[in-house]
Amino acid sequence: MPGPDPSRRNERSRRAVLTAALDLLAETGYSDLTIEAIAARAGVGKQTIYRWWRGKGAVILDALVDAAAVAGDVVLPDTGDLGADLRTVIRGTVAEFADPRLSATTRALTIETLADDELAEQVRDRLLRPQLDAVRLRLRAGRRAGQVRDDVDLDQVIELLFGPIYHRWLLRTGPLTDAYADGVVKLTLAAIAPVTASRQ
Amino acid sequence: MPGPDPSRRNERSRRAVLTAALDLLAETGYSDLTIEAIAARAGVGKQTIYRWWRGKGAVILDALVDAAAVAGDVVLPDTGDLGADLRTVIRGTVAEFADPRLSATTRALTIETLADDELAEQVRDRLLRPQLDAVRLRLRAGRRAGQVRDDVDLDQVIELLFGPIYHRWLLRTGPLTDAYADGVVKLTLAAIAPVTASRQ
Amino acid sequence: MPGPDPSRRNERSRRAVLTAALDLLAETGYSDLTIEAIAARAGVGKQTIYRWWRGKGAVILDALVDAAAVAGDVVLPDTGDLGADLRTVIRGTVAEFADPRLSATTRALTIETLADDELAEQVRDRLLRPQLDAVRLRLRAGRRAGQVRDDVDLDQVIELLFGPIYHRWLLRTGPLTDAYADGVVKLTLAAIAPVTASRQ
Amino acid sequence: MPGPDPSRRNERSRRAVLTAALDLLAETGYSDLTIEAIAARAGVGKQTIYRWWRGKGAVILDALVDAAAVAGDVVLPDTGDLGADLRTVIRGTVAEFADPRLSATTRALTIETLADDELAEQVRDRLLRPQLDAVRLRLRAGRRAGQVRDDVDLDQVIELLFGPIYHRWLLRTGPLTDAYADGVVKLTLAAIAPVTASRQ
DNA sequence: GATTAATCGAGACGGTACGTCCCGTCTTCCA
DNA sequence: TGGAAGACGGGACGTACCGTCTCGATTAATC
Repeated sequence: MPGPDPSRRNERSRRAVLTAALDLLAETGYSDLTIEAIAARAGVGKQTIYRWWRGKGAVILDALVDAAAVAGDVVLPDTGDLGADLRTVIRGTVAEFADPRLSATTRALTIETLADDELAEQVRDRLLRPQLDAVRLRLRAGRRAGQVRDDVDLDQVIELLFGPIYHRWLLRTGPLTDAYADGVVKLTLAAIAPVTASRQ
Repeated sequence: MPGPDPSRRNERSRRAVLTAALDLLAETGYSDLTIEAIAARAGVGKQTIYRWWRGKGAVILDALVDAAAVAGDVVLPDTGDLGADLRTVIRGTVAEFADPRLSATTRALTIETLADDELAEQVRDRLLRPQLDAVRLRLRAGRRAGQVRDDVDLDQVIELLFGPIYHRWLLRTGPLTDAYADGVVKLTLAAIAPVTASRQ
Repeated sequence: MPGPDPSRRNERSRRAVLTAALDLLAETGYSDLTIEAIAARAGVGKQTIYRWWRGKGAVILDALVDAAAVAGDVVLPDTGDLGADLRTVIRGTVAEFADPRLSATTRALTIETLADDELAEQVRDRLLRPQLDAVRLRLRAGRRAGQVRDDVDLDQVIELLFGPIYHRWLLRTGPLTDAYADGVVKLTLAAIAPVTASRQ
Repeated sequence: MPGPDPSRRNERSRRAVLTAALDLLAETGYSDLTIEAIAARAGVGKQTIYRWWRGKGAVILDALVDAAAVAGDVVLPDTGDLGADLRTVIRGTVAEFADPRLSATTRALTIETLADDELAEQVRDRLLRPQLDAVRLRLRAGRRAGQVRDDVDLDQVIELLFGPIYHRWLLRTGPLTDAYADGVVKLTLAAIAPVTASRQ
């Protein structure tokens, strides 16, 4: 038998674990977060966690995905003004990284991600993909509207938008503010604007 | 008394610890890198490590800074062609992140960094600053040569260059190749080029 | 929760620890007897020791009590000759203290005992009580036979028999030989004999 | 050169160490008494202690001998009544063992003594000998006065007096009171009295 | 009084064991 | 059989002291 039978899984335990994980993460920070503590808080045996998750990271990921699912789908506005729409989403992302509370969980997952390729993949696909996809969609619409050059790779543009934020967040090289978000968008727009409209 | 007297520090022990840390990191990876192992390999008491460093991260940082110091100062070429010069340095950075070997140490430090503000500060200032400064210097020269618009913040440009690499490295969203490096540089140049020369 | 559940205790581990403790004590002496060494020798985690014993002394005590239990109950001979019977048991005790091997464990326990009231209590009650009780029983029989004065406290007599041995053992004031044992018994008999039979 | 030059020894440091040792012993008990703590309290380098003493036990011994020397020589009264005189000294000894304060130091030294033959020798000869000798002297006088049988070994009598106290002190088998002291003396006297005077 | 050598306070050093924490597995007993 | 509970072997943690060694800065005896 390759693994446990998911159909017999106790939903109550699953929820208790995810809730406990999120609570502890907020309370004590990632480094003080142990499987043992999660199990104790959740009133669950350790084995129950090891049976259904690969480790700490997998639990947190599930907890976050679960929370995100509750929050609903990511949809980018399309006001016709690409710059304005991007500013909206980038400001949101920057705010998220700036918020110590939200940032703590990101930080936590990022740590696990660094040492676990499979987890990295899941974080990317299950947690971040929706937002990245939404941005790509908006960029595509912008391209159709002639606001983006034909020769740029949209995925690269996405990295141009989000990369600097990660960089600044990791290295603490400066404040994560709305003004900063706007600057990033402005530069990105400059990078992708058609020649005849290079100043926005 | 705030702490030990640095003037009485044993240089031989310091070197042994840094060397052992680097060796173990290369040999066995980050997860097998324990203070205990470093002490044993270095032939040093654990207390000697705890006396002079705040933890594993601080040891690795010192080891890397030390190694970098031996390697010498970072100087960017200035061939007059800003794009070519940036491609050189960005290709190097991308290669570093792509190399599992070199990347392991970065990975290790980043993990520590995520949970330790003081360490993050030191990594930024002692390890990365030289390269970032060198790039900023080259950009300034480019600006004087009319290759960079006056209204762009050079620090933001730096993040535009390095941020995407971090992003792709963390999320494994694509390969880290020379072609990718060139793409990043190309987009960045487009973002900062004066209006009348917005195509490279 | 006050402590661990004894019903779930692993008997194999318990035995391994006690055996290892006894072996190490015999092999390397008390100073080389560390919890760490016992754990290693027993193939047991340190926590398993700390879970069930309060420290080194408690482990040794248990080991000795266990060994004594295997050896069986202490019964003093009753040949009718009180002096002869006491000489037998006191010679045995003296020999035990004289033997560096057996004495090492006594020494070890005594050290622990000196700094730990609870342990002292247990050593007295679980390890020594049987012998002391056996002697008291024999003395009581002697009293019924008119060989012991009615006004003497038998517990004090016991101390009169064993006390000098402890004294000599602690202060190394003289050899611990059969002749010495006989001398102690002789004096003690003189102290407790009825008036009309004060010479042995 | 076999050792340090005693003529150059710093008397101030010697006194500081002995005082600190005694103070710490009273404050924290023997097991918490470390060379490091003594050195710190005395304002003395550790090496200064290791230079002049063999270890913790030697320091304490010196401290106690030093204190005893201040107290002056031990002289037993000779009122002509051997029993009364012995009761005086044994009551004093019992009181000393009963006093947690004084007993702590005895306890401490006894521990060291158990693992260190050389120290045991010194404790016996420098610290206890005076009292034992005084008792032996009084017993000899008693013998001349016809209160002690000729065939008893006076050293054995001494052990008969002090042994039970050690025994009771080590094993906590009963209270250490004046009444107990008197009982010990009474039994001892019975053991050594000439036949015609076996009841005191 | 100057010289010189040992002692001094201080504390860094290589070690060892401590007792705690948590890992991931295993065992027991309950529902 | 899944789950709660938690004992288990293992191993790193960071701390406390051990006894030795290395530093200037006093001393104290000798010149």
